[in-house]
Amino acid sequence: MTDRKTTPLNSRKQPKQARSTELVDAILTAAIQVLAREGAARFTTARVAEKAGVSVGSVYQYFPNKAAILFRLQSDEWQQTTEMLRSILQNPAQAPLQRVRTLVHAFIKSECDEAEMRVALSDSAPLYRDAPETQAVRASGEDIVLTFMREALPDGSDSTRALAGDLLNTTLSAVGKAFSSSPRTQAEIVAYADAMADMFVAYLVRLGCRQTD
Amino acid sequence: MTDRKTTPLNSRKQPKQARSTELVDAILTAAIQVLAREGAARFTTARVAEKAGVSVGSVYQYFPNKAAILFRLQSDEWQQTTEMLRSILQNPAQAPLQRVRTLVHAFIKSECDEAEMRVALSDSAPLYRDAPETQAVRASGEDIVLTFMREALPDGSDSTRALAGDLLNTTLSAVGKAFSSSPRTQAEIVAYADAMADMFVAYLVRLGCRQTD
DNA sequence: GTAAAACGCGAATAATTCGTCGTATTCTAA
DNA sequence: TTAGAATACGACGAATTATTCGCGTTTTAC
Repeated sequence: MTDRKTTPLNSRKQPKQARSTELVDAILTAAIQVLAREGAARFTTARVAEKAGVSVGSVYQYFPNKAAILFRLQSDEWQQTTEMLRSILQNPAQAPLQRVRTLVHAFIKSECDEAEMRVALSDSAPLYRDAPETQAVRASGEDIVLTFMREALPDGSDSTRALAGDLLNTTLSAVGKAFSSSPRTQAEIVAYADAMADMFVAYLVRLGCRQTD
Repeated sequence: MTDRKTTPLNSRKQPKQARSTELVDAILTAAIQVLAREGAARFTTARVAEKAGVSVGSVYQYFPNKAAILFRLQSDEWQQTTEMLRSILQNPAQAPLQRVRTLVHAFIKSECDEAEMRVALSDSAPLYRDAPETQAVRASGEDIVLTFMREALPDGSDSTRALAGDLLNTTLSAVGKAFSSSPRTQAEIVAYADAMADMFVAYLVRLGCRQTD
């Protein structure tokens, strides 16, 4: 019901020469700027092309449609976030609960950086949300969290761990999104992240997480 | 930077005769249906008018623009949610922590009801988000939560209470939104709500909430 | 050097949309 | 009954936008 037309696939053709690679980079860079400065509603292929110093036709050689550009941007964001998740949650130098604290702070901070762009990107989510490619990227993050949960909750069942992990995942990203929408001072951000970390820690402890390493 | 034009005000003129009142009702009912069935992208004044069995011109007599219709819908939702918040959090028959559990379940359930409409409504948030009227409605919910926090955390400072309340508020609505986006079974919903309630309770207990009434 | 492939262009197209305005109809009050 | 206010209509103007297509240019491979 939500997706009207069979959304075309992910990308159109790959740049093979150096100049076309640069062109695609220029498009993506320009897309970020347009998104951040103009907002989702004014994000148009024409504007992106102009900002990139490129013609509209060229844009359509490497992206099948407007949504593909936005999906690409979101995809890149997700990849960075996933990498951050992994590096923090799998860091053996910290106790599990400390990793959670680190993660919350890092995540909230990253959401508040480039806030305008992130808001605009999630504003335009309806354009790519229903695409099948979208689902795939989500999954990898869940795996990482589940792995972490196995370490943090050695006594729980896998379903408990999955639920708790899903809850943390969802809460973190949902709150992060809500948080980037309304700008706050650095101090507020830290205080808020602390509170959220406290909440997660309290929950995990109650589920039987060992408190030291 | 986000709002380009000085967004026109809230409403245009009030219906004075019976037929115009019915007309406005028809518009709002139709708007809900269009939003739920067609999604935010296909929500147009023409479609709403057609569904309502009314002409476009009539729509514009009582709503200054498309955004105003959507704002009205969102406004009504918020009012209902606020009322639910109040009735649950101020219920003296339950212990505070139990009220939190009740609230989480009720809220998640209400978010999952009419999920399509809610998703579409938040998809169209960019159209009314920057309007000054939007801020006002938010505030009343925060007051209720803060009042509850004073009762639940008698030993905390007001800033601690405000922070915790804000965290609960944000988490609840953000997660609720994320949750209505991807449909789940009734059992999953209950399990998830339980987990979220557990998380809140664990956090509040750790902040010094008394556990019994 | 040259043919073919890759690249890049941007005017033109086709569709959609918001919101207005002049006119027609219905209601109210006296 | 009737004047005027309120209400309703829907065709239309103006603007915006996504995407295509034919053609000229540059690079690559041989």
